[in-house]
Amino acid sequence: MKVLVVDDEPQIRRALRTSLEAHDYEVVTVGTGEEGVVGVADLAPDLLLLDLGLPDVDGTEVIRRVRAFSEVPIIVLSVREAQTDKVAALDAGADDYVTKPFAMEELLARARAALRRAQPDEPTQPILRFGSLEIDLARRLVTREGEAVHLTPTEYALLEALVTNPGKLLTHQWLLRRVWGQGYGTETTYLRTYVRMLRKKLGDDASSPALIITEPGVGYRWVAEPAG
Amino acid sequence: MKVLVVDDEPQIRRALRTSLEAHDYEVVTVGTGEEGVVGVADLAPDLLLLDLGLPDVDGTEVIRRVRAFSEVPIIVLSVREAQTDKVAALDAGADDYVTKPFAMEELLARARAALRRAQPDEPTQPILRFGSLEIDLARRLVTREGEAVHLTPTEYALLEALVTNPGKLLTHQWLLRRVWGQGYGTETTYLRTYVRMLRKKLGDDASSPALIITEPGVGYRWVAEPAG
DNA sequence: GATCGGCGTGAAGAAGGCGTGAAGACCGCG
DNA sequence: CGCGGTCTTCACGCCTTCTTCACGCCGATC
Repeated sequence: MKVLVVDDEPQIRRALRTSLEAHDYEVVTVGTGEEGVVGVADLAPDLLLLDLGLPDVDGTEVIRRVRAFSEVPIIVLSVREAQTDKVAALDAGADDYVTKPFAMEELLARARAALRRAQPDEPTQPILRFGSLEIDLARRLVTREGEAVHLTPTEYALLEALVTNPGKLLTHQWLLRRVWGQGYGTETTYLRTYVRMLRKKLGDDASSPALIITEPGVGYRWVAEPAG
Repeated sequence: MKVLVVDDEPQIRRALRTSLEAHDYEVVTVGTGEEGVVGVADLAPDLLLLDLGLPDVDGTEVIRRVRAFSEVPIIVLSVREAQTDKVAALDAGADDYVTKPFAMEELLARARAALRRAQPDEPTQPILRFGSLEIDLARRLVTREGEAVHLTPTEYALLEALVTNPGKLLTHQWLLRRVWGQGYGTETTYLRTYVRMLRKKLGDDASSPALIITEPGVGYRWVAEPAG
């Protein structure tokens, strides 16, 4: 999650950066409204934290200009407690308004709330289609010609490893480590067994594979692209 | 625009009703959390104003229960200024948090902001049907062939977790954390016991399940779609 | 054309997870 | 203090899943 912080006070910028990065947000900070508007356009952040008291442009004007082209959640940070400022900022298009000094915990919670709301139109992992085969990574569901295909944990882990690297040649060792764990790397009989089960359940033929391609002596490869 | 106000203090209800109706909102007021949850299901309001200090149910619990079936914007009104309360409410699914006493102008602006970004998506059905089984998420009521099915709190929590994620494979750890709390994750015997009770009470068969599907070694899955 | 290594196939034993039944612990309530 | 409901825990068959082995086939190599 990328956050753009717009504030002219360096110590506030630093404090926000520290706290946000500690919670695994990617943080970019700028000091002027002009940079803020351009930053939203260039960086396409997931969240905008905006100080109202900027030296160059009025805060509500920044909100208006951002809203002209972006739906990014905006949380306003301001020392001004006056109702008119809050109303103006919110009506200009801000999503939330927090007065300084603020508790970092609360700001983070409000940021989570704002990001959560913005989620729905975020494209969740699409359903992959290969002919009549459908693989829903989010639901962990595989169907073939409409019928659910039951896969064991190991089978699914192997399928996931293959499907998430389409077209790429995956070596025996790489696959073994990914599916079975770091301690493995030479047990190619495991691979043969489970590749076989996968091909059987997915309706693939080893002699003329349409899904899992054997690369003799090296590894396996999933077909290039989701087709049909 | 329809607004549901949940507050146990009559004078607050009256004040909110007056101000909101002056701004052309349609207002319904109730005094308890239970009525609030049911009201969201029955009235499908565009906005929920919720007091945290209700006599019957804890405020965050009301939020959680509403969020089980509705995406309606929720603005919390509360006398509690503690950060933990704010964080808990926001993380439970609230959209905004306003401390009493509040300025009506600000609340109206926050309401406008909440309504503006609300997704105009289809109202989620509060009553789910699976054959002769009916699950009313708002009233926490489960009926089977017209007969009420009594579920213990834990049983209902597990059912809710499953039903609100149809078709998705929910891992043992995910379910344990959701139903029993953060400290859990390995107690699969709990799951086995309660899944068994649920299947028994809902009339499902473990060997050929129509509702709760076992994914050996991974977790459980509720059937894909409400049918019948 | 013979040898050899790697792969696909089939199958079987071992290990672990699941469903089941039940019993004890805990808790709120009268 | 007793009681009913609920939660937690245990032991026991059964079945899925994992692991392992043997064999035949094919292409590569010499």
